[in-house]
Amino acid sequence: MRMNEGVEWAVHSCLNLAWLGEDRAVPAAKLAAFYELPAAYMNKQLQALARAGIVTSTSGPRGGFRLARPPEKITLMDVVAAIEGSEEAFRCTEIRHRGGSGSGSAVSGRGDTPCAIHTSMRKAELAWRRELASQSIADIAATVDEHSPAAAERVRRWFGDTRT
Amino acid sequence: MRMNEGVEWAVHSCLNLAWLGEDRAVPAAKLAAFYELPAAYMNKQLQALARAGIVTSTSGPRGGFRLARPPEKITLMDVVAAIEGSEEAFRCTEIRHRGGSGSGSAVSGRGDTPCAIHTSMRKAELAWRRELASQSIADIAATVDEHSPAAAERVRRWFGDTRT
DNA sequence: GTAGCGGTACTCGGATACTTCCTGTCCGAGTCGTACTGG
DNA sequence: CCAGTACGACTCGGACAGGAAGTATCCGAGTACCGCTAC
Repeated sequence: MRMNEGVEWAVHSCLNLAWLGEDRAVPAAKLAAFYELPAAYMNKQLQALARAGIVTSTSGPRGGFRLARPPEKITLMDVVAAIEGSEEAFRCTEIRHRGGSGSGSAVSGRGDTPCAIHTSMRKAELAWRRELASQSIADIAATVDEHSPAAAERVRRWFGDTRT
Repeated sequence: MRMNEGVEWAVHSCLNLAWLGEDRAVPAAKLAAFYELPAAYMNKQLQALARAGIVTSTSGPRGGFRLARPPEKITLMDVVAAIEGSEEAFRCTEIRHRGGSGSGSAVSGRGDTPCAIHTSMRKAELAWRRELASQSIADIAATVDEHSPAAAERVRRWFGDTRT
């Protein structure tokens, strides 16, 4: 069960966009260059964020991406859902209703009762989602500022530079 | 982020093994036939459970798999870890240390400070793991017995039958 | 000098290859039960 | 009748294909800026 690598890129980019403010747009190529990542693939991740309404995109010169709303309103759950999709990791295929097991193997006598395994898995996954939803981009930015106060300024300086 | 389908099979099989008791071994082919699943692939999942010490395997006639310990001692976390592996879903590749970002982009000034994103992701994942670890096979079996008391007996009857 | 216009460069967005992992299958090694043979 | 032995069948275990999803890339559509030209 591996999470897409793009999630890491997306969260980092959201942090950078948060530090740069919402008054300027940053091209995908620049966000990628900051970490020496493939620009086209970074663009793909940002497109997913745009589709999810987390960032807004503008074309043409001086275009790029910027946060669609304040960092306090963007949770990790939002970003993960944008890249990974909203479906559950555990997919209950209802095998209990197949085969010689008749209609009741591990969980139910009739089709009505929910699959106990599915319920347990969902419970765990909800705990995960709840934890992700409780942390915003602003929270992470605050943590970083606390541990290394120069980080935000360093980002602003690097992106302020016109080279590459 | 999709979980392996084998997890569902493994948990269902653990439930069945729990109902059948630990005094008899059940072949992979029979566990698979119960749900009309491919026997060889089911065998693969059971092998993983065996490597993790959740079930024990015996070869030859009358052989098969049985639970290695009481269902109360087997958690969902154990099963998921056996099939999926123990590594985290979110893989921090430390992109913050690459590229023009120098050595401190989103998280740290030096290599010492932990990646804040990684920390947040891990926190969520730990919540997930904790929830999985809190539920045992016995718990699920109890839930099923509550909702459809006939399930256990039906399983015992089907597996007791020599056909297929 | 100013307004209008065309060209150019830049950006996103989706369509297209390549790699990795999950899914599914196959065959060989080992083991137990059984039947046969000999005493 | 009983013990020993050889055979056969059954099961796990790991090695081997096929397919879906993630990863990476490229090219076209659209847009804003800039310079030029005409008034």
